[in-house]
Amino acid sequence: MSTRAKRDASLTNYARPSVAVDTAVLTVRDGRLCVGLLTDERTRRRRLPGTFLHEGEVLADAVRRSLREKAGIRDVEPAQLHVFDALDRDSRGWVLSVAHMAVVRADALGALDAAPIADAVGLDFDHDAIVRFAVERLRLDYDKHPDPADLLTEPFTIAELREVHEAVAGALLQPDTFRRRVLPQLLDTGDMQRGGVGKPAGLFRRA
Amino acid sequence: MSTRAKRDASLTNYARPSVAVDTAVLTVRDGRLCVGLLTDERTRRRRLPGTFLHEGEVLADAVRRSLREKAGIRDVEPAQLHVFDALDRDSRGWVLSVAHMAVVRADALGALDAAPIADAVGLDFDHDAIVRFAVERLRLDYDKHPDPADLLTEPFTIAELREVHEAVAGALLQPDTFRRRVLPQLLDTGDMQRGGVGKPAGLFRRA
DNA sequence: AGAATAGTGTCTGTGAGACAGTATGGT
DNA sequence: ACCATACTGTCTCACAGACACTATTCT
Repeated sequence: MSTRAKRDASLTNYARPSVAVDTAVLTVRDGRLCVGLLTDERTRRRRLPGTFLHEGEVLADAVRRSLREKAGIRDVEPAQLHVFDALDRDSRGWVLSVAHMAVVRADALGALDAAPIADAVGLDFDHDAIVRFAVERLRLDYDKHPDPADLLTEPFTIAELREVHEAVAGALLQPDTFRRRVLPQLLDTGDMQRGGVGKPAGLFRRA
Repeated sequence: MSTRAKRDASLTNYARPSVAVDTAVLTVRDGRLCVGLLTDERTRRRRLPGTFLHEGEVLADAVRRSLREKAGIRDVEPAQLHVFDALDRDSRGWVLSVAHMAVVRADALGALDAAPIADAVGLDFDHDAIVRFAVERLRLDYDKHPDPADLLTEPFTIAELREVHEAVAGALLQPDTFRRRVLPQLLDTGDMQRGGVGKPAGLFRRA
């Protein structure tokens, strides 16, 4: 028996939990931060999209597969949040869930129902906690960078950027303070937005 | 067949990776931030203490068990950092590693060898990355709170607290600025440290 | 001209950073 | 008296927050 085969055999002694991924898909719709939910036809209970990890698959790919198959969502960059490991979290057995977050534009939620963050409570499993983790992470991200999740199409105005930040933060922001804070982190295209009412706004890109 | 049994059976269809925990045990020794390492007798390679998750065990308990059995360390509060899931990260097979951090006082490292952070490179598996995650997390923690990991015995002076922060940050801090920053987060005991040279320092507790 | 929105001038408060001074113990 | 350490006064700088003002377009 080769050393490699011996080592492989030694691993079989260890218990193997099922490993799942569950993903809070966040977006901004109508000025509000929303999360994408699935509703079970039988139980009417709401939950986040998820799946079991397949053999030879990394977590981020399992997240992408679950979003593609269950909601038709493509081209996301999942971010890992936390492992939920309570022994009784899934009545089907011993299942670890690796919570993830993904951020998409409002028109890319696919088959998921958008629920404003405040309404996304009472979800199945420990999915309420996953949503809280995701929102906290997204707020930290947007505190540091202008648009880390690419929610805006370039070029954009500072007012458009501010509306995204207001949705993420769940609060109104001072236009002048916000402008001064993000301006050093943006590239000025020199172009102006045309066609609207009022003074035309400058158009910017991510730095 | 009961619904419960049906569901249990359905879980058996899914691949189950082995799940391990690996823990960066951090401490401050001689004014430097150190991590506790094990050295493999055969290969002389250094690594973090870890173990495989046992059936019916939660991750934090697996971390506690591994530290108790491999190093004699007790009474730690593990913090979860990240799941490492590269398919080729462990030559023995498909193993997910849930990286953790634990912080202990300098005299509580047990059988682990303390290596200053800067020297803890070239470790086995992806343990270099785990150390980086742990150091980053600890620095964020100490930026926000005076002594979140209980490294000091109460009561303590502000100079003692500053020395811990300097070790964690890996940089010298201005005594006056540091004092003013942490003072509102501490409880003044009213007592003074006696016996040393110079003006006696005030003694404080965590708020 | 007036409405609407973009952008700026400026004041205030807060807090980090730094330097120099004062305070209070030991030897 | 002197040293060592603790603590404070104070200046500067940067930046958030807020208010009022100016600027530029469309109708």
